[in-house]
Amino acid sequence: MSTPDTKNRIISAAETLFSQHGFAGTSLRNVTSEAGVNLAAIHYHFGTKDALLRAVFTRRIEPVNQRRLEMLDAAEAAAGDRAPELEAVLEAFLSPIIDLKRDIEGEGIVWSRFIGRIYSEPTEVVENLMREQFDEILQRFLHALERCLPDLGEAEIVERLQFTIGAMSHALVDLHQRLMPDYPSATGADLLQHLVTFTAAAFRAPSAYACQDRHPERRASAS
Amino acid sequence: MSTPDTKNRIISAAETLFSQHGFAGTSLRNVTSEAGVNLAAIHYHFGTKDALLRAVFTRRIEPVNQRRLEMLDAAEAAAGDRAPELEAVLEAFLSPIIDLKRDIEGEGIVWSRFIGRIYSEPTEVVENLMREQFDEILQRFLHALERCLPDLGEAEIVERLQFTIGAMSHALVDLHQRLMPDYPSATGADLLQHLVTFTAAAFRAPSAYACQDRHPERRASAS
DNA sequence: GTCTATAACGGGATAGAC
DNA sequence: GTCTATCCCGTTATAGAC
Repeated sequence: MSTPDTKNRIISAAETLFSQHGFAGTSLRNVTSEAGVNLAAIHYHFGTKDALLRAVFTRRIEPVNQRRLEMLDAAEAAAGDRAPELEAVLEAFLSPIIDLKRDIEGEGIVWSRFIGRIYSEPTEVVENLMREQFDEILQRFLHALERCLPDLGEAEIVERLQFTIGAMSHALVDLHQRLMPDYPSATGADLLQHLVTFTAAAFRAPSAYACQDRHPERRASAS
Repeated sequence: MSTPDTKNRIISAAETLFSQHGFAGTSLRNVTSEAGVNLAAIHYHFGTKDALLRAVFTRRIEPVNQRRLEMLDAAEAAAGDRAPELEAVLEAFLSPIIDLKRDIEGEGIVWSRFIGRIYSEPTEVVENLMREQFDEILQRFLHALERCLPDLGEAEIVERLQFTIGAMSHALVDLHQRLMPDYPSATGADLLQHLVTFTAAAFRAPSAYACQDRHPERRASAS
């Protein structure tokens, strides 16, 4: 404990750089510069680069997932015996991760870019991390969504949840902001509300599995 | 023209590797192995690694964007003076890029992973590529969507289009498949139809900008 | 726990023969 | 247009002093 927590300084620096340049695009030497520590310190505290990634990821995701489950519990409790409100379930899933952007002042933008990136880096390390951290979450939310949407099959709910995750992670990366600076992108509570509105309406769309043919008029010429 | 198109073999090999390991995670030497060519051949044909990325990206995206505009033209023509059908506009945007997965047999899966990755790698090169290739597309589709959805402001349409792009690119990366192998993910025409159903319903949600307070009942205790 | 020094290797880029 | 050989730098990881 001589310096004020070298380990956390390293994690924060890595978080910043991973979010900006990706995992493969960041060298440990970049991290040492950013953190103001020595190269060997990283190996002492983490051992390998992969382990550092794990530390960066879990430090943030664990409280997020805990909060997700709390909010889901609350939504289910509020509904009593009935199915929970769809908006409340989606908010339980989306809110904790979006809130980070505001809660951790300064580092929020960094983290959200990082998490967005993670979702599209199918490295083996990342894959294992995701499985470890999301299995329980996914099962719990899947079950809740099935109760909200009795007309949809499980497979379709899984698919729509994936679309939701995609919209969320893309919003977190916020490439949009850099491509179209003239349209400022919403953040925090606004972003959450917009995402919930968007995805709730989408989840409530009639099953696309049931009616395979969206264009019956095209068959008019036949038979 | 001695070997059957060294240049294209290099591009294809790079596409495969970029999609699997990302841009920073792929070395030119990896590309030479995969393509069965020499290291110097890459520098001869492309000059730099960045230029190779440009070549990989544009080879596929240019036909996609051309087809997008064709389909949008068709949708607008079919509607005459009226606003084009929302589903048709979304299909024009999503279909060409999803079709690649089927059209380029074998390489389709590779490409879709690549494009999904691109969307979350805010490298400077990638950013410039996106701007070059998407500016016209975005303007055209924005205009069409504004006609479809007169109750939504421009900023909100931009935001919802970003959510759509996120859902699409995440579906293309298909991390889902690797995390939850027990729920097979839809592809090709099925994926397209599901995405169109999902996003069309979402676009038609009432404006989230207008009604900031989604929980009026919470104010019941007051006043 | 933190440093310096270095091992052992792979990276992109280039020169020049053919 | 394609090769070999090489430059020079950055990479992760480790050994060992303090």
